[in-house]
Amino acid sequence: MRIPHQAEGFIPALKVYNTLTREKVDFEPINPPFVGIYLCGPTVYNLAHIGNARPAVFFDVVRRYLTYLGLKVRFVRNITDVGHLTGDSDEGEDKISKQAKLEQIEPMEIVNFYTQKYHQVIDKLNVLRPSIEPTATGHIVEQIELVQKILDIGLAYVSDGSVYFDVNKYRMKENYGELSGRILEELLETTRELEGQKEKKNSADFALWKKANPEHLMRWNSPWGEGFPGWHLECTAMSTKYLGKSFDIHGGGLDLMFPHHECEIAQAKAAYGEAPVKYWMHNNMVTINGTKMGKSLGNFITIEDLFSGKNELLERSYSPMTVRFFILQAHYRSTLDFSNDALLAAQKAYKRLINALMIVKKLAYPLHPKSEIDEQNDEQIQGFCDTMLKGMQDDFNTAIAIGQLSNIVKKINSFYINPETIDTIKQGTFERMKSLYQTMIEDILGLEEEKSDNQEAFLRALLDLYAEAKEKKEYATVDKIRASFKNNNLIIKDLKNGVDWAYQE
RNA sequence: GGUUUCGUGGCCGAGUGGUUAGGCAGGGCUCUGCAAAAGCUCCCACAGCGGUUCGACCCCGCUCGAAACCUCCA
Repeated sequence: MRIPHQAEGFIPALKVYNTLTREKVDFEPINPPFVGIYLCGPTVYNLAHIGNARPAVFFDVVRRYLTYLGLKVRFVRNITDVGHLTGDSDEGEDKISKQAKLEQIEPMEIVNFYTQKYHQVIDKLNVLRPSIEPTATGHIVEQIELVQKILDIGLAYVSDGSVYFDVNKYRMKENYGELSGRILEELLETTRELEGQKEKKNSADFALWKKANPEHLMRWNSPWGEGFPGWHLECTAMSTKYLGKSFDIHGGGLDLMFPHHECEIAQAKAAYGEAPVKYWMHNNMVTINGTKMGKSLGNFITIEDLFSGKNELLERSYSPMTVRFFILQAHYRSTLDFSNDALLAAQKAYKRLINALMIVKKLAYPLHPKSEIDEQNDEQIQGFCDTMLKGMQDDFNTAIAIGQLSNIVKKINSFYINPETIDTIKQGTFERMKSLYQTMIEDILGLEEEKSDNQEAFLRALLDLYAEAKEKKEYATVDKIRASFKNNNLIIKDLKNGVDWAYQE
């Protein structure tokens, strides 16, 4: 994919790192101009944490960038509201059911509650809503059909009301482990004793459909009795339904590579005989003091915590755009280490970028340029723009892009201070810089101005001046302030015990 | 134990076989009633040891160190 309308500079084709082949390759959509992206979404039984924010934000940028390139993107991000097993001691219990019992409410209530919570914080991060946001519970029929299909083909077997994928049989034709690089023999040696192991032919087999225990809250009828879908099934069923048997990009966290995505490939190849995904993209983990953040490790910070500052690991609160900027400042395949210092630095850098954004919108090239062109400066600015786009073309390197934006900020500020020097660069260069700066920040990186919400404080300060002027009988000032309030449809009220403001009725 | 990744300046974080990443912090200068902002500028690097090369932070090997995955997890 090439950049549209970029006459200046040579910008190479878009490259993406494909986890499947472990190399950067040219991105060529299967059916241009259409692109299908499937991203593993949240399991809605808990509040979203920083680790959930990273894929949401990064793949949002992927989507925005591909759209910028002129592609028509269908972006699917699922909501997992059933199915995934809980940790070791829970003996195959459904996460959401477990949480429901804990909170003594309907599972669906949990699901709705946390889905809304998820939307709230993700919206604040300015992540565009997916084109389609399917839920696992809404696709039980499709999942049962998929299980049946794999059974019919003979790559699964029924055992005591559950259905398992026959990894050994699949392996005779396909390469189980092609994505994660796992070797089955090694897996067998290291696989731990888990519940349900006895029912399996082979410890590496995984459940497509799981029989529900009597106390299990979420359950559906199926040809194999009451139960619930296996842990990896929903993504295969829903991605196939909405993006087809073979689609362009499947994204998710690195930790989902095995077993989740490996199993998705196996399920899809078993059922349809073709590879489901052309480009697998995995974002790296967020760490805290060099250690992975995990639900089970108890060191996780929710996104809400970040916004409110209410977490003992946080020295203060950080705005949504600060968090978004922080995430994009690192390349998605690097681990991102969290710290207060890093967040604070990100906040300052973000504000600097936004200040320049407000400035650049007001800058204009003179109608009658009279200065001599400063070729060196002109070339430098073109170079920043080129490098920025090259960075994005090179596996979505947002870190490079942001670095170049910072370089452009200096130029913008210089032109702001000395507007008469704007015509020392060519008009084309100026317009390119201006439009690319805005497009990159707002449309591609999805960063937006965060208006301060303390207008009350501003009004108070003005009212103080008003009262002071009145005291001194400086009525010219008094009238001026009153007029400016009035211009904004506000009125000043002189009260016996002070001044106040109100909306003009 | 197996698989994989990584080790960059006070902190965060890109990148490359020979040329400035960038941000934050710190020093200096300009501007300035004070302060801030902004501009200019300086400082601080590529874990260690070998090898390949005219030349390596970047390639290869070893050592040390860290992390992730192998089990639900973004």
